[in-house]
Amino acid sequence: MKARYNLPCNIAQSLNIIGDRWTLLIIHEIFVGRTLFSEIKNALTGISSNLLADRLKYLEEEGLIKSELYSRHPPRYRYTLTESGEALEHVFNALILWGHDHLKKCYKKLVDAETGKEVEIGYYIKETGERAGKVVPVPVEEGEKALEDRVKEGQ
Amino acid sequence: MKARYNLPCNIAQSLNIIGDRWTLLIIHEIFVGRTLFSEIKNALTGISSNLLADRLKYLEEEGLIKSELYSRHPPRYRYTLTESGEALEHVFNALILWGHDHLKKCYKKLVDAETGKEVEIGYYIKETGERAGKVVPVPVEEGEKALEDRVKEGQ
DNA sequence: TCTACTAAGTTCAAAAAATCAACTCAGTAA
DNA sequence: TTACTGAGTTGATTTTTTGAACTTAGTAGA
Repeated sequence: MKARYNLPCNIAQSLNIIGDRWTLLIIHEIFVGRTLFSEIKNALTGISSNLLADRLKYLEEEGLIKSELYSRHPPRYRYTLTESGEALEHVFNALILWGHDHLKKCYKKLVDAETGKEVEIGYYIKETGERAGKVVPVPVEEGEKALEDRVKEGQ
Repeated sequence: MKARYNLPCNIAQSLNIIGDRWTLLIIHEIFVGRTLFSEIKNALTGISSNLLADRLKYLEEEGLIKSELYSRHPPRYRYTLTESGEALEHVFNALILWGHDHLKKCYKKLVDAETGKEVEIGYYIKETGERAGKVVPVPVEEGEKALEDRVKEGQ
């Protein structure tokens, strides 16, 4: 929980938040609708209470989940995802697909909700919605990200 | 390297292979063309030699990378990805995109290689190539995976 | 030839993180 | 009153990771 990658790379920085043991699985359990401490704990065979408590605290600090007090006095929380946590759906799906294609032991495949037909990942141009060909990561220039964020907020 | 998730979930099983500290970053360095031990080590500031050596060994056992001896006597290897390792590209891209949208510190965006326009992740139907709407994970029935694998091999 | 230096590790001690078991605290059920 | 549950906390033990030193074969330079 303290050792972080100090590398100028989105992947490393993302893993600093979601790369600790159990973390992504915890988020995934909340994603599929388990919101109580005990629900999450029971779903994740082998996790210990203290670790789950630590991770939930950290994820809330980082803004991936939020907790809603539904009983004070024994303080009880319901955990749900923020937009930032929900956005990990593509990461889950990428892992599910990779697992389906490359693991011996695999349990799920990914299908279109309407037709039930198997899908794979593709990339689409944000502006036009057209299908992209090859995609590549390129550096974000200094300040460009801040600008984009302002535009998104409609400022 | 020994503690594994024992859960019936593609994500957990995938993380059993690529979820250890440094592992995904190592694969990513090989993915972007660093093939020598020292190249990988230098790119990943903070990793120790023994850990890198352990991870490379494990990833080769698991079939995500292969090593080619280019000098015996001081035995020297060049590491490259197998098809299984290459297939992690979508996972890398999902993380890059999530990082771009949700981290304060972010270094890369993902663009179409031809037009340079920003892209996002979508899903398309394997059979027809059409864009899918909502996608959901569904269980793979007992034996179905084995069948699919046989079909893929053209048997 | 001798010395310095490099690549690709290995070995081992120390530090950090995760697991495990027991405990707390408030409330509920019998 | 006793037992039990949910949501944790505390502390000891075990496992992983880090960090530093060492090895081994080879290369470059003087």
